[in-house]
Amino acid sequence: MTTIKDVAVLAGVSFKTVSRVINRSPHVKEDVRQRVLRAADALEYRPHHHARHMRTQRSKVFGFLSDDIATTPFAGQIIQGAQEAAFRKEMLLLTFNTGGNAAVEQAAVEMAIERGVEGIIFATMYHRAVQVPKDAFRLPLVLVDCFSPDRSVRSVVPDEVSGGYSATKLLLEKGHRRIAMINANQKYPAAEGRFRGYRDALREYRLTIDPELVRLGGWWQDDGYEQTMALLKLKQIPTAIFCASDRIAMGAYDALKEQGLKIPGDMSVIGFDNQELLAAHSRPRLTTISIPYFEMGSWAVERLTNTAQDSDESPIRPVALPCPLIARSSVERPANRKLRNKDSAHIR
Amino acid sequence: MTTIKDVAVLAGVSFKTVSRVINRSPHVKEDVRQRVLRAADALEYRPHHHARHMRTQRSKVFGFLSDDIATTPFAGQIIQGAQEAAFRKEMLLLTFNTGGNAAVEQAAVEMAIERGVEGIIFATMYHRAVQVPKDAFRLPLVLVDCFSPDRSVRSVVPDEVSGGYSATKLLLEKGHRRIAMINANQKYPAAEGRFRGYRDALREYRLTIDPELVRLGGWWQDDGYEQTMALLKLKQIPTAIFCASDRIAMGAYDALKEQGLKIPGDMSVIGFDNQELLAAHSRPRLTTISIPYFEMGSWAVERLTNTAQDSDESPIRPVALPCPLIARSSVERPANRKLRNKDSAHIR
DNA sequence: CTGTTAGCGCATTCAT
DNA sequence: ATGAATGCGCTAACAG
Repeated sequence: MTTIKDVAVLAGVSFKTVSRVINRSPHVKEDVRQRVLRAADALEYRPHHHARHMRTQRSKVFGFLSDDIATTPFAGQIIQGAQEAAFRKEMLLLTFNTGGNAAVEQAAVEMAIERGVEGIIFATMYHRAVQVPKDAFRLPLVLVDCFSPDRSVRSVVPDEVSGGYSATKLLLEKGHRRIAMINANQKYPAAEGRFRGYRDALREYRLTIDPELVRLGGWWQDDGYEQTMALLKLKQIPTAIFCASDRIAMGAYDALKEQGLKIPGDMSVIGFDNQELLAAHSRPRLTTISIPYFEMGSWAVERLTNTAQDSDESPIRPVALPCPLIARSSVERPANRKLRNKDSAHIR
Repeated sequence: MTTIKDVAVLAGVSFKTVSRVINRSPHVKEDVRQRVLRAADALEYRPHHHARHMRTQRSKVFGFLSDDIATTPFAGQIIQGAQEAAFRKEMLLLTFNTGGNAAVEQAAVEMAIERGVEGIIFATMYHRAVQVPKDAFRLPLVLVDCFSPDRSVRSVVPDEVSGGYSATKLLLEKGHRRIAMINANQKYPAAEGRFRGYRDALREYRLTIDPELVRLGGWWQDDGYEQTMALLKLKQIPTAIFCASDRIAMGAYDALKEQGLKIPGDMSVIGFDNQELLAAHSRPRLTTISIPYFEMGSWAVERLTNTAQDSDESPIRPVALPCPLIARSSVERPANRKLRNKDSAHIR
């Protein structure tokens, strides 16, 4: 291990001068500075960050706790967003995967604090309410893709409502009037918000919601398949389906194709999530709504590095980041206007 | 910030005694120990890890560099495996996402070293050769899902060959004899290894490879679709397809269904990767080969915490971890034996 | 069993 | 503009 003292000896100055050079103090003569720099280079000197931390009380590290990064493809984007934002500020991320286990979460927070992290980012893999380990409150804290029920913690979430609104609005603008929504159980903030967006858009067009057209179930392909099948048995089938997830949309694809319907010719489909693996590689490519995971990650870091913004407002409202529309090939104007009328063709 | 000195004052002992208690030294009287513990508890004392690190020279942190964790659903599993293994040893992971950029990689290694990491894990998101940033060699180093071309670094990779072998063998055991393989370009170690497994299994059954049945392309759904279509135009179509990725298999599904073929009734399909999102939720569920990402992650940490195993062997052979078969519903014995003969039904 | 002294690598006084 | 002393919180040696 080579220290500033070694560099000082080689450069023929006191070790304090080396310290000044390292910390870019302006009070060092240029030639001395060069000499020190060359010595440091020759010795492959690296500052010892922990020693520095002891003096400055700044560890330049954030703790990043997530409940489950393995089973979901989303997590990585949050981490990457946070990571890149941190890197720009010369900060690092200490990551913890808690598996949603409260005891592990508590232990993780303690380990993070022992390491002197300057703040904690707590991220979940789907939008939900969380119970934050109490020790975490001792530090600057930001929640990502989740919120505390009592609104006592700063948090950033996707704007589900405007996402649902954009999706439905697109369908409306294309000329669809009979639009189904396959949603998950409304106990999820995501499902609830996306539905409100759907409702708002329909209202704007002075359309009433047909309860037959709103299907509730789970988030997965199977749910999409089943609900689409049910939709196709209706007397008057819709011309477009807004699916609350890309997975649901994939199930809808299967059902539609199986019944010989063309997408988007016979039925337009729009998803939600913009899961690369599904949406960007399906036949046809799925038009969908993107969730700003990356942006939420970087927002969290920005917010943590900028405590100046902190105020005493209470309760703290979660910040909702926009969910942009990703236009691909599964939405088109309704082909046969007859289909929208009461003498529509029955399937099967 | 409360230190051991504060605790010492409250407990009425010297601060060194507190240090002993914290470090579980056996040379402390029980009642004193209790007193110290209670004082520490009352003060919510937390050891300052970096201060400790300065004395012990042990940071209890590993650096985890990965090229791209956002765009792939696999990464998380490696991190989680590494993370959990580290946690068990009271170690933490400092994660870096380099985007595959060499300059960033270099910077990340330097930052990790400055933080005194005790070792570096370098993971890639698909099996390939890598150029390791040279400073990384200064520390214990393990490569995950990649290897250095000159075999100078310890590494762990999936056993692609045995994976390809298991997949093909399953098909063979079910009675298939005309088995196609849709593979990616053989410049990828994964593609090359999986093909060798395919070849080995066929050889074992004294079957020769029909070049018509081996299709090369990319890893994606579109590739699977195209190649399957080509396969279906053959005079003698196969009864089963081994796809080098689940994504390819999904494309094959689309093509097969579009042509009115039932899976697995008319055609058995087996994938590779075991991507939850695809394989576990397709219709029918996809039988596939799992890649031991989680295991590779924990293996890396185990290896790093156990330098005793280090020897001077050179070159170092990458350790290949097994790829288990995940049986689901897309493989069956061939229904119509006639299909395997030369007067097979032509599609279209 | 317990306390004292020293020093890890660095930065912050305060000198010069 | 540069240097000497001091201490961040902790543990390793050595005393007692």
